[in-house]
Amino acid sequence: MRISEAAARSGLNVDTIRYYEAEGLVPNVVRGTDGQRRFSPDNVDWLTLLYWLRETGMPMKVMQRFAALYAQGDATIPDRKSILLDHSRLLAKRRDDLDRCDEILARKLEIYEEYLR
Amino acid sequence: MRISEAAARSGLNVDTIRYYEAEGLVPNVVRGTDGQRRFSPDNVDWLTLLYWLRETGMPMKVMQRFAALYAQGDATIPDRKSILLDHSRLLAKRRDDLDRCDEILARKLEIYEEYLR
DNA sequence: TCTTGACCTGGAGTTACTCAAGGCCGGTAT
DNA sequence: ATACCGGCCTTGAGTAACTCCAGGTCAAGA
Repeated sequence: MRISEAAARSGLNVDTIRYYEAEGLVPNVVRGTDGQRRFSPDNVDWLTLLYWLRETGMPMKVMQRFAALYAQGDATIPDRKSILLDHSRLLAKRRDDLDRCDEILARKLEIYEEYLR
Repeated sequence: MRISEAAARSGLNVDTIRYYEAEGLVPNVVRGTDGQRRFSPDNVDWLTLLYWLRETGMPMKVMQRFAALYAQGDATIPDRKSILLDHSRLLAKRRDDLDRCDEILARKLEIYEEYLR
């Protein structure tokens, strides 16, 4: 499929996809005879993963490392696994942050209510 | 108190505090006779709020608006309230994102386990 | 044939910091 | 008294991760 469809499916925008590819975050993107990128379903799965990793705060350098490991084949699965596990721990920390922030917002809003009464 | 202590208490780093002040995000920061910033406990509370808003993804423009409203007095409390309520909804969305990402990671990790077996 | 739409590259612009250079000032050690 | 030191100051450059734009190519439809 073309880049616009890959963008629509993955959640990333077209510029970001091109940027990610240039930075080595997207392996195995082929070109048609017209020089345009063609995305396989696997490409789209990969982009979708990148979308969610980004959305939850993984830095590009880590994604870069992850993509490089992927390119080296199955022998790197333990390393990739530990990257994802690390990220999973980060998600837990983010959830705590959201809870903390919720508390603070609740306190502020309560104070506002008092003023408004 | 001095800027380094305000940084330690709020979670923001000193450069960020100076930057935020220059951008109008921090009202009522006074200077001592030596020209250095002096932070009151209220200043620190404000910075702490900014820290958590930033940490949970509020864009600077919104914080700017929030600070400007604050500077205009109690009449703007309803507006400020709605900014915080909007942000609270964003927190809920972020929590959903974290859950989605967790699922995706779990699936990937499961696949890795199969390879490793 | 002419135009339209989706794609391409290269480069500039944006956001939100973060770091570094160079300088001032108040307090301590000699 | 003076030399030094840490912490502060401003200004400006650098960075991350996009995002947008200009100018150009190409295939397909009217």
